[in-house]
Amino acid sequence: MKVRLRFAPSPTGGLHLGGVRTVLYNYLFARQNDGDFVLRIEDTDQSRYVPGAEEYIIESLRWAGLEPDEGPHKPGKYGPYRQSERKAQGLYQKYAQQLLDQGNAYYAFDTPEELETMREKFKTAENPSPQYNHILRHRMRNSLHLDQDETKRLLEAGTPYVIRIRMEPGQTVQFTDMIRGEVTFQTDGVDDKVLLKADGMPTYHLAVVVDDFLMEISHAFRGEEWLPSAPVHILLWRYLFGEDKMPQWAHLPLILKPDGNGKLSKRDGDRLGFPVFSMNWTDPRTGEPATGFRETGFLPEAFVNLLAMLGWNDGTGQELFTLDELIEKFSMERVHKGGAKFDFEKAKWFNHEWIKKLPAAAYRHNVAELFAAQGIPTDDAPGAGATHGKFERVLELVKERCHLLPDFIQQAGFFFQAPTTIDTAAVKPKWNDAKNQFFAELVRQLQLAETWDAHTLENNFKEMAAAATIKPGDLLMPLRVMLVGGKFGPHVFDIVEILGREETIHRIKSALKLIND
RNA sequence: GCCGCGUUGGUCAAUCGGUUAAGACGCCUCCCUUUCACGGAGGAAUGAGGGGUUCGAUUCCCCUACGCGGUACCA
Repeated sequence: MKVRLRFAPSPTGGLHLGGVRTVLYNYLFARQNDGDFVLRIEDTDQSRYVPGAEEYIIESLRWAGLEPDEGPHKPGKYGPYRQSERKAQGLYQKYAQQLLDQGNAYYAFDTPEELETMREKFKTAENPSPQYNHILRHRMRNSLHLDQDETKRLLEAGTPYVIRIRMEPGQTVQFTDMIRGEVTFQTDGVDDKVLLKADGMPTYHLAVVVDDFLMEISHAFRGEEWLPSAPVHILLWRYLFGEDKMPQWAHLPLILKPDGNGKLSKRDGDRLGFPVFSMNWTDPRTGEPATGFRETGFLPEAFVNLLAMLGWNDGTGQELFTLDELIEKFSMERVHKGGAKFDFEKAKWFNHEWIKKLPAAAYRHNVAELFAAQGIPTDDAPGAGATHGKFERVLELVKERCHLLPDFIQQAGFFFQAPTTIDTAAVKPKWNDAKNQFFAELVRQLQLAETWDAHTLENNFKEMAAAATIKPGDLLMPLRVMLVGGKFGPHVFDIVEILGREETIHRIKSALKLIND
């Protein structure tokens, strides 16, 4: 049987990094086993529909390099890939009816208000959240309690109803989780979950089982928050298709907030100053913005790499992996059971490593866009074939000091635009007439220099310093500040070389004016 | 409350009964570097608690504690 996995998000907003990691593990397992990776949109809750969210998810996966083989944007033979469209074909209704016929499900006519009343009425200190289950269902308005004629009358009168699973008490439901091993539940503790809502839409519980069956899903990986409802899904498989056809389950550990405990949420990111979503996302209804890893300046290679390591490792201590290496080495057996706290510092370290590792050509267009947004001119025109242009050379020169893509603005911007302010405070205290004369002489020498490369430029500079009996060290920092505006940047003479004669002289002259002011 | 799942340094984590309990991030010290960074050397820092099983438990079992997840006509 072919290996087929699916990622089934609900299009309700930005894609959380935990979601991307679920995608990643799905993707890796599928690729590793020559299987298919399917994107299925779980839009069964019309009240939560958010325009643009589906496109956002698809774009996020594209950016991360985790492209599905099938999905709403890439129809295959198991379509449609949106549950709202599948519902329109009557797919779920049919199976709900089968459950009804078999006695595994029943009609329930309780209104939301009645349910609320029930919960209030039976709430005790012992049991703060009463369930609609084998104990209480006979006190509610459903086809198990009402007599046949009454049920028939209500149905014919068009009374709104839901279909609930009939949980048989006293049973043990067991399954093998790929990560956790044997997991056991007693049906007594599971309530009669709604399978088909009053609007005719299936709930997740029915939809996931029916769709996994119809789409021939062989392995179902999902977040740990789904573990408590696993018995419902297993029973549904048993009633509908047979447990032998059921996919293998794996419940992934959660990604936790860095401080304290609990699931990492967008709120935590806002509070602590780091992204939680894959890309920027603005809620179309509230207008509330959220930043993404992409826009924060993460490379997709780094994003995928750091996500992979949040809950898995290959046991060798290796931490840097390409997607291909991950496909080769990933194994569900080595996925952890416990959740991992997200550490943004470590995330930045991964990105730094990837910025260093990849040739600047891999991300120069992204950086060029950042520069353009700052109004800094570069020689990097999109589509320009200048692979060894100044821009790329500069990026190579400074990349080891950039953790995030926007760091290039500070580290490389001065190569293309003279600093607007100069840190004169860094040189003024030790400034004197001898230095003034030295730099005046330096300008003259630079004008005459026959060769313009970092090495000879540096040697000449040092000879001049010796002649002027000034320690080179006392001259290097002023030169640096004149050229870049502050105490940062790569080796000074690499800067001089790239800046060129005209620009170097120009910057020294104008800086001299400011310093002597 | 009930059900389920977890628990090795501040964080990510290796170990599949016997180790001086790896490695990485971060932090600190030093070297390199006449800035920063990279690179290199070193340092501080870990098995929640209690019972078993065993010649021997971080590792296997039980209990407790703690944490998390679920307990919706949301996924």
